[in-house]
Amino acid sequence: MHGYDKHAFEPFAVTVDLAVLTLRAGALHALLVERGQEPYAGRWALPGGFLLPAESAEEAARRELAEETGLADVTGLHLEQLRTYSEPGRDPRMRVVSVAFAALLPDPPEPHGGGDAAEARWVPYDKAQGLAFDHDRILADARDRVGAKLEYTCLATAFCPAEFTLGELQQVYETVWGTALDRPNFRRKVLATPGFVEPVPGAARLTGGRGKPAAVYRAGPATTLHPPLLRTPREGRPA
Amino acid sequence: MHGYDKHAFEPFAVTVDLAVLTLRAGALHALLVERGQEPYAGRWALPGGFLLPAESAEEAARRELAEETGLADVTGLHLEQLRTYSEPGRDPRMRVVSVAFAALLPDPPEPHGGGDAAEARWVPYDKAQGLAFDHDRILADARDRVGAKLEYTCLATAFCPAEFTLGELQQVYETVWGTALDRPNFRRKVLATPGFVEPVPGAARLTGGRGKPAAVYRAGPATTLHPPLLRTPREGRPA
DNA sequence: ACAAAAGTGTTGATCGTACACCCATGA
DNA sequence: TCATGGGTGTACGATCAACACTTTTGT
Repeated sequence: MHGYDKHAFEPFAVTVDLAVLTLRAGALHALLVERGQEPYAGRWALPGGFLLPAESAEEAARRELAEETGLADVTGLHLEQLRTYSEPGRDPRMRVVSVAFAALLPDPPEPHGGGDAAEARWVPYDKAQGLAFDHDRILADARDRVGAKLEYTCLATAFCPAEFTLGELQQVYETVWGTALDRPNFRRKVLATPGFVEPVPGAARLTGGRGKPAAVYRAGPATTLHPPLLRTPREGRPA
Repeated sequence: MHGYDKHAFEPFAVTVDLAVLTLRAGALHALLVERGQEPYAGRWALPGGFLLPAESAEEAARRELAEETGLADVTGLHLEQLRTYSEPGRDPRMRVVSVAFAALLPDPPEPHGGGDAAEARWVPYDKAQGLAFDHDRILADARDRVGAKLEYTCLATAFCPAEFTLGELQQVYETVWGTALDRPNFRRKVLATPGFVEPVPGAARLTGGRGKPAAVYRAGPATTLHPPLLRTPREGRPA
C-alpha cells in the first residue's frame, strides 16, 4: 500500500484517449485518426497519446486536442474525464493504462492531420465502428455519458458556439438523443432554469434563411439543471 | 500516438485507491488505514495499492477490498470507478497515477488491519479529514458521486444487506443526503419503480424493537430510476 | 400571398407533497 | 394503553405534454 520499494510495482505506460464529439449537419460526429504503425496500422482510432513526465492526464488531453484539431485556443472547451481502461490485453504489445476523455466542440474546424497521425477526419458517429484497440467501446461510453449528462446538466451549450439560438440548442438535444422535442415546451424549460442561458440584448439571427429571426443567447453560469430535462420515449424523427 | 518506441513514454506507477463507504449507526463511515511508512507515516489514508502485472484496475480494487475488509466474498459488492488522479505532484516521491473507486458495503465487519497497513478502522465521514496524499479530495468526490447516483439509480440497495425493509432503504437516502424524507411518499416512489425492489413473500422483521413488523424486500433487477428520486431542499434532521 | 421558423397561450392529465389516519407490536 | 414504527388514503398545488395560435421574415 503505497510502499516505495522501486521494484514492488510494475511500470505501465499511461496514455490519454479522446472521444472528440461535435455536431455537423445535424449529426453527431467523432474525430478519428488513421493509424500509421502496427498494431492496427491503417485502422481508425481515437486521437490520444502518452502522458509527458510533468503533466496531468487533463493537461495531456488538452494538449492532444489542440494538436489534433489545430485549434489555437482550446481553453474554453469542455473536457470531461470518462473513465480509465486498464484491462491487461487491451494493447497487444505492452501494458497500457489509458485515461479516456470526452471533448465537446462547437462548429468544428477541418482537422489538419498533424502530429503522428497519418490522417485525421470527422466521421459520423454511426459509421465510426471497427476502431483500433477498445476504442469502439470508449466512443460508445462517451456518447452514453454525454447523452445522460444532457438531462441534468447544462452541457448542451458546449456543443454550441459562443452565441446561439434556442433552436440550435434544441437541435443539440434532438441530435444526441435521436428524439424530437416540442419546441414551445423546450423553450420554457430552458428559460425557466436560472443561469442556463442568458439573452444577448438586441441580437437576432436568421437561421434557416426564412422565418422570424431568433433571439440570441449565451451560455449562463449554471452547470446543473433543476429540474432535469428528461428524455421521453416520444418517438420522432431525429431532427 | 500509440507509437511503440520503448523510450517514447515515461514509466508511471499505477495504483488504485478505494473509498469504502458504509452506514453504521445512522452515519456514513469510510474505511481508513494508518500509514506505516513515509511519506505521511502515521497519517490516515484510503486503502489502496499497486496494480499487479496481470490485473485490471477493477480486479486490483476488488483484491484490495477483500484484503482490507477481510470479507470472504466481495463478488457481489458494488464497486464503481470514480475517476483517475494524475497530477504530477500528488505523491512526493514519484509519479503515481491512481484510479479511484468507490465501494459500497452493507453492515460492515470489523476490518482486520491486514496487508501492509498498520491499522484499519471505520471512521465517520465527518471526522475523516487530513488524510494523506489527495485522499481528502477523493473521499469527497466519492461522497458526491454516491449522493448524486442515489437520485437516478438503484444504488441505495448496495448499502443494504440482501434482505431489507423500506425503512432501512429510506435511512440510506436520509443518511447520505442529510435530509429527511416523507415515509409514505418514499414508499410509493420506490414501489412504483419496476424492478427497484422485490418483496420477499411471507417475511417480516421488527426493526426498532417496537412497532409493526416491516415487510422485507430484496434488490430488484433494475439499475436506473425513472423517474428519478430528487433531493428536495426540505430541511430536516439527518436521521 | 405563402412558407418557414420563432415565439405565446391554454388546457387537461399527471405527478408530487403534505398531512391525516389506521395497523401491529413490545413494554 | 401507550409509544413506536409500518402502511394506506387523499386533496391541493405544481408541473408537463400537447396543440392551437400569433409574429416576423424571405420568396
